[in-house]
Amino acid sequence: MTAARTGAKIAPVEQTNLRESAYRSLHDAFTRGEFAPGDSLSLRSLAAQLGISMTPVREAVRRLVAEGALIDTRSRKLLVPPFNARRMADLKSARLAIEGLILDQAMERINPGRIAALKDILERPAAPDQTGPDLVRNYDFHFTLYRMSGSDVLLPMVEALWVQYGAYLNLIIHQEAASRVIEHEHHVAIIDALECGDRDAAMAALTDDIERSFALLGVTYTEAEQP
Amino acid sequence: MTAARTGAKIAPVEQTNLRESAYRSLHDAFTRGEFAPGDSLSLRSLAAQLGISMTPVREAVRRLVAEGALIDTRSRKLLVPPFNARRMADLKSARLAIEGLILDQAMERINPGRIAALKDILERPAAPDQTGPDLVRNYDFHFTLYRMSGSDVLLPMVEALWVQYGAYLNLIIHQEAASRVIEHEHHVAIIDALECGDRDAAMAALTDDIERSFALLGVTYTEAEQP
DNA sequence: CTTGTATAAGATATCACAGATAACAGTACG
DNA sequence: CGTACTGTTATCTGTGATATCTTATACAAG
Repeated sequence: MTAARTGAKIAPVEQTNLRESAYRSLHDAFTRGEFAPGDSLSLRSLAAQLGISMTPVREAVRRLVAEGALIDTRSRKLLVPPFNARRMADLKSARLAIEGLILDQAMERINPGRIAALKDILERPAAPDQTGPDLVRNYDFHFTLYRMSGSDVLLPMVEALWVQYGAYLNLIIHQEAASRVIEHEHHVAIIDALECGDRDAAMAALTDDIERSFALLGVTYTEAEQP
Repeated sequence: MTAARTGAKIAPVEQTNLRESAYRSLHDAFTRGEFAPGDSLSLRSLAAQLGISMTPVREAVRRLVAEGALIDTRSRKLLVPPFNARRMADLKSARLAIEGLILDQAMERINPGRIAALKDILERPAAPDQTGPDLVRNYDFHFTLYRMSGSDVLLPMVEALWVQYGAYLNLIIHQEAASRVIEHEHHVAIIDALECGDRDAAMAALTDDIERSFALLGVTYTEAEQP
C-alpha cells in the first residue's frame, strides 16, 4: 500500500459491485417487510426492477437462499417462506441462543463511546413519514450492538436469523397497534444494564425484546406442528 | 395433484442441476479437509476441474461464501479463511449452543428405528484405504442425528458451522495420532443417553465430542485475540 | 523505488435451451 | 347437454455457456 505523497485528501471511491448492491436492495426490502410470505419472485423481473442484468441478481438471490430468506422449490421457483409456527419457534430459540453469546462478547468490549453510540440511535428522530413501528431504528440498534461483539462467526448467523424473520415482518407491519412504544423500553433497559455491566439484566431485557418481537406474530408456541 | 389410477410404482426422476452438484463437490471437499486455510481459489480453474462453465460454479461459491466456508477479499479474491483462534472459539461456542437446541428437538422425536440408524453408522466398516480419522463416518453420524430434529432453521445453521470448521480440517487430517479411537466412545455415549432419554447425559457426551474436535486444533482458548 | 504495461481473473450482459405453468380445447362420460 | 378430465400449446422462468468489459497483480524498465 503506497502512501499518498501529497497532502491532498481524496476520498476513496467505494468499492462495490452489482451483486452486492442487489443483495443490499433485497435485504433491505426484507427488513422493511416488503415481501409477504408465499410471494413468488422472478429473476427477470427483479433484474428489470433493479435495472441490471440477471447474473448479479442470481448471485444475490443465491445468498438469500443460503441465508434462508428465500427458498427454492424443486420446480425451481423462488418463494418467500410461507408462515409456519414451528419455523418461528426455531427462529426465536436460535436468536435467544446466539444473541446470548453475542451479548457476552459485546459486554467484554463495551466502553463509554459505544454506549453513547447506542443512545444516539435511540434518540434519533423517527422518519417523518413513518407509519408503522420504526423497523430501521430497531434494526440499527440491535446490529450496532451485535457488531460490538466483533465476531465474524456470530454476526452472520444473527443476520441470517433476522432476514428470515423479515420474511414475516410483512404480516405485522400494518398493525401499528402495540408495537411503536414498547420496544423503546427494552432498548433503554439493555443500555442501562450495559452501563452497569450487569450481564443478567442485559440478557433479561434482550430476551424480553425478542419475546415481544415474536409475540407480535402471535406465536406463543415453544413447540409446534410438524411439516 | 391427480393420483395415479394404476397401482404401478414408478420412481420419480432425480431433480438436480450443475449448481447443486458443484456445491456438493466443493462441500464434500471441505468436509474431507481438502482445502488448506489461506488457499486461494479461482473460478475458472474450479470450473475446469469440475468440467462445467463458470456460471454454476459462481453460484456454488456464493453459497459457500454465505456459509462462511470461503471469504472474498475486496480485491475479489476467494480465500479459504486463514486460521484464527478467535474464530475457532466462536465456532465452538456456536456449535455448543445450536447443537444443544437441536439435541432437544431430536430427543423429542427419537424412536427405536432412529436409534438403530445411528448404530448402523457406527458399525459401518471404515473405508479400506482410510488413513486419517474417519471423517465421513463422523459427519454422517452427527448429521443423521441433526436431521432427526426436523428443523429447517437449525439444520442449515449447523451445516454452515461444520463447513466453516472443515476449512481447518486440513490442519489435522494428517496427524492421525489421537483422533481415530476417541470419537467412537462419545458417539456410543450419545446413543446410550438417547436410548435412556437422558438429556443431560446426551448433552454432556455431545459437549465432550465437540470439545475433542476443537482440542485437535490445539484450541484451548475460550476467548482470544482480536483480528 | 517508482511507474507503465501485459496478463490473468472476476464481473456483467446476453444468448440459447429446457422445463414448468397455466390457459385452452377437445373428448368421453354422466 | 353439461361437466370433468386429458392432451396441447403458448408463454414464462430458471439454467448454463460464452463473449466482453473491468480490475488486480506481477513484472519489467527507467
